[in-house]
Amino acid sequence: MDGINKASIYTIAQRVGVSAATVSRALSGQGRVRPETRQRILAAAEELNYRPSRLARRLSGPEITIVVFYAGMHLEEFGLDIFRGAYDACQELADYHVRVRMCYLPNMMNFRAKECEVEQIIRILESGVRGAINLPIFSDEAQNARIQQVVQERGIALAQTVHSRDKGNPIFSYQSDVYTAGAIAAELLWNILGDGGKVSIFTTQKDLPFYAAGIRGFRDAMQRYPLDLLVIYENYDDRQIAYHATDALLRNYPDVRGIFVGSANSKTVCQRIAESPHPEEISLITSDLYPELVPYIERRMVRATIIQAQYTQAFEAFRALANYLITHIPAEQPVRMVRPQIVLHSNVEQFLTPMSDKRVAACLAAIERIET
Amino acid sequence: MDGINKASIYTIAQRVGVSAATVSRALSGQGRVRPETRQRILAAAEELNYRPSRLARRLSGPEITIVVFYAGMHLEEFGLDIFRGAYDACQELADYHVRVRMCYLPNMMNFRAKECEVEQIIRILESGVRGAINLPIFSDEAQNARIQQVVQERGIALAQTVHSRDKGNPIFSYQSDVYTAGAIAAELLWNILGDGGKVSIFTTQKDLPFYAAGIRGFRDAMQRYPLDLLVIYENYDDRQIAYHATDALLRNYPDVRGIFVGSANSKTVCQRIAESPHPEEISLITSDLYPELVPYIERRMVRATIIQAQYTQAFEAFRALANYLITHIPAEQPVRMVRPQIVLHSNVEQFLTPMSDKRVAACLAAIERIET
DNA sequence: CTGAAAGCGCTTACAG
DNA sequence: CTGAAAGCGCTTACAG
Repeated sequence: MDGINKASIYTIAQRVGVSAATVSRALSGQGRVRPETRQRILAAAEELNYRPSRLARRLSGPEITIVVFYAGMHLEEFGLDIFRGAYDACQELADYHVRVRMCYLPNMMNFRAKECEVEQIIRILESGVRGAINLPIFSDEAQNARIQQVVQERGIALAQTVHSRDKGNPIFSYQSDVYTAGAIAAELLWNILGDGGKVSIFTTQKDLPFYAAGIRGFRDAMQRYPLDLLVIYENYDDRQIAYHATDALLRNYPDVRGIFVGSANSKTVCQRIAESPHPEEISLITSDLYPELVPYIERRMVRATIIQAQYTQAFEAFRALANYLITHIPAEQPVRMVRPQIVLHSNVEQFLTPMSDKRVAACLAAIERIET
Repeated sequence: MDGINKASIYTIAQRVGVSAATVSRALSGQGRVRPETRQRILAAAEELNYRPSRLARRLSGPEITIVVFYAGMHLEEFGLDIFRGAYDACQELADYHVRVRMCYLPNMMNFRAKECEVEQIIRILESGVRGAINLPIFSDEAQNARIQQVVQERGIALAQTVHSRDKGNPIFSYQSDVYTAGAIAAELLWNILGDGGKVSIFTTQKDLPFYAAGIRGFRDAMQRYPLDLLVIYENYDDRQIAYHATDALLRNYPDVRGIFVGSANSKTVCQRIAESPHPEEISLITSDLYPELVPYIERRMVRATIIQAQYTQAFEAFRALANYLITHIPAEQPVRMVRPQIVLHSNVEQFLTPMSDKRVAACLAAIERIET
C-alpha cells in the first residue's frame, strides 16, 4: 500500500534533466517530443514505477465525452440497462469531467442501417467524443469501413458489452458468459426433473457463436446432470416464429417437461404454454428479465431466469474506457466475462428497476433518440 | 448531466463577500468561522447547488486512513473476503490518498475480549485513523463504552458490514439480506422436492435477529412453495454441536429430504450426511462458500449455496466511508441490503478466489495480526 | 475570526 | 522540440 506512487512527473523531470512539461508531453502522447528524449523519459517512468495521478490529470482540461449506442427494439427490456449502467458510472466519475452521450437508434435492426443512420453515427463520432461503447456494426462492410475510418482518424477508443462481436478492435469487451448460463439452465432443470428429464432448448440462431456457446454449456452440463434433450428450436428473435415453434414442440413432443429459453422471446413461449391444457407440467428456465416475465415467474411456470447483468457490464465498460482515456494505460484484462445472475421468485424484486426511480427517469430523459 | 457542479468555492466566496479560504473552512468544518458568516456561506452553497470536487479536495493534505477489523476464526472462509473488498476499494481510491489498515484479531470470539485486546483496539483508533469498518462490539458494556469514548473524541466515522448490529451508530451499514436468502433456500428445495417435501433448518441461534430473519424468509416462502418443515436445530457455530444435531436429525427424522443450513457449519453437516447409508437422498442448500464445501457441491449433496457477497459489502462500505470522509456529505441510504448470490455447481468456479492470485497475496500480506 | 499565499500533480497555450 | 507560467478547485499553515 505504501511507497507506491511516490514518483511524480517532477521526479522524472529531474532525473532525465528536462522540464516537467516535456515529461507530461512524452507520457500523455500529446505534442511533439524528440524521440530520444521520449525514450529516456519512458525508461525513467518505468524504472520509478510511475503512476500518473488521475486526479491531477483531470483537474483541468476539456471534458471527456463517451458515447453509448443501443440499436433495435427492446429499449425498456434490454437497452435501458446498458444506458443506466453507463449513466451511473458517469455520475460517479463526474469529478473527472467525464460526460456520457446516450444514443438510441430505435429503427435499426438486424445489423442493417439506412444511409442516413450511418451519417448520423458519423456525425456523432465527429462531434468530439473520445470513446464509444457498443458502436453499431453492420452487415454491409462498406458502411463499417466508413465508420471505422472516422474512428481511426479521430483516435476514438472503443469498448463493447454484451455480445462478443470483436470487430472494430475494442479495447475492452465485457461479455456475457453464455456458456455458464447454459450450464446453469441444465443444472436447474435437472434439479427439478431429475435424471433423464425430457427437455428442449429455444435459441435465436444455433450457428451464431454467441448462441452456440449457450447450447454447448447446456450440453456439457448434461454430462453431470443427465437430461434427455429432445429438440432445439431456433426463433431468430421473431415473435411469430417463437410462437409456432412452441406450438410444434407441444404437438411433437407432448412429454417434454422442461425448456431452456436462451433467446429473447421467452414471453411468447410462456404465452403459448399458458394456453396449453396442462401448463403446470412444464418448467422453464429463461434468459434476461423484464416486467412481463414476472407473472410467469410468480405462477411458477418460469422457475428461474438467468440474467447477464447488462447494467454491470455497461457500468464497468464505461469505467474502464474512461480510465483508459485518462491514463492511456491499456487494460490488464481486455476481455472480461460477467457472471450470470440467477433470479428466482424469491429474489426477482431485487432485480427489477423501478421506472419511477428518479435516477432512471433522469437517465431516460437524457437518452437521445436518433430517428430516421 | 450538464450545468451541475458549476459552482466552485470562489463563486460562493464572491457572492458572500469573503475569501475562498473562509468558504473552505466553513464547508469543511475545519477551523473557526464566525457563526453568522458560516450561515451565509452554507446558504449560498445550498442555493448554488454546490458540490465539492473530491479531486481538488484530495489533491493535497494528509492521507485518510480507514481501519477494517475482523475478529474470530474463519479468516480464510470468511474474513478474507471482507479484507479483500476493502483492500480493492482502497486500491481504486489510491489517487485520493486513502489508505487501509486491516486488523485481524484471531483469538477473539463470542464478542468477548481480553483487556489487552481492548487496549490494542484503542491504540489503533488513536493512531490517527479517520474511519473504522466493523469495529468490534463486545458483550461487556464497559469495554464498549471505553472504545466508544475514543471514537467520539477522535471523531472517527464508523461503518459496518455483514451483520445488522447497529450499535455504535455506524454511518453506513451494508447488510446481508438473510430474509431473502432464507426464501431462496425454500424455493430451491421446493424445486427439488416438490410440494410437501420434508425439510429441516440448521441455524446458529434462533433468537438472534440475524438468524431469525433467515428462518422467517424460509417460512414465508413456504406459503408459495409448500414444504413440510420438520425441525430446526441450533448449533451455536460449534462443530461438535452441529455434528450431533445432524446425527439427531437423521435418527429422529429418517424421512427428511432437504436441509437448509443457515449457519457456518455446513461442512460438518455434510460430513455427517456423507457417513449415512443413503447420502444421495438428502439435498442441502447451504450458506457462504469456502473451498471445503466444493466437493459436496460436486457430488450433488449441496445443490446450491447462497452467498452474501462479503467482498462486495466491504468494498462498498469502504468506498462509502471514504466518500463520506472526503465530502462530509451523509449517505442517501445509510442502510443497504446486499443481494444474496446463488451459487451452483455450474458457476461455483466464478466465486472461488484463487489464493494464488497476486492481489490476494498482497492483501494477505498486508493484514496485521493482533495477537494476544 | 479571516485573508493572502503556497502547494497538491498535471496539462496546455504561449513563447522561444 | 522544449521551457516558464498559469491554471484546475481546494486546503492549510502563516500572518494578521
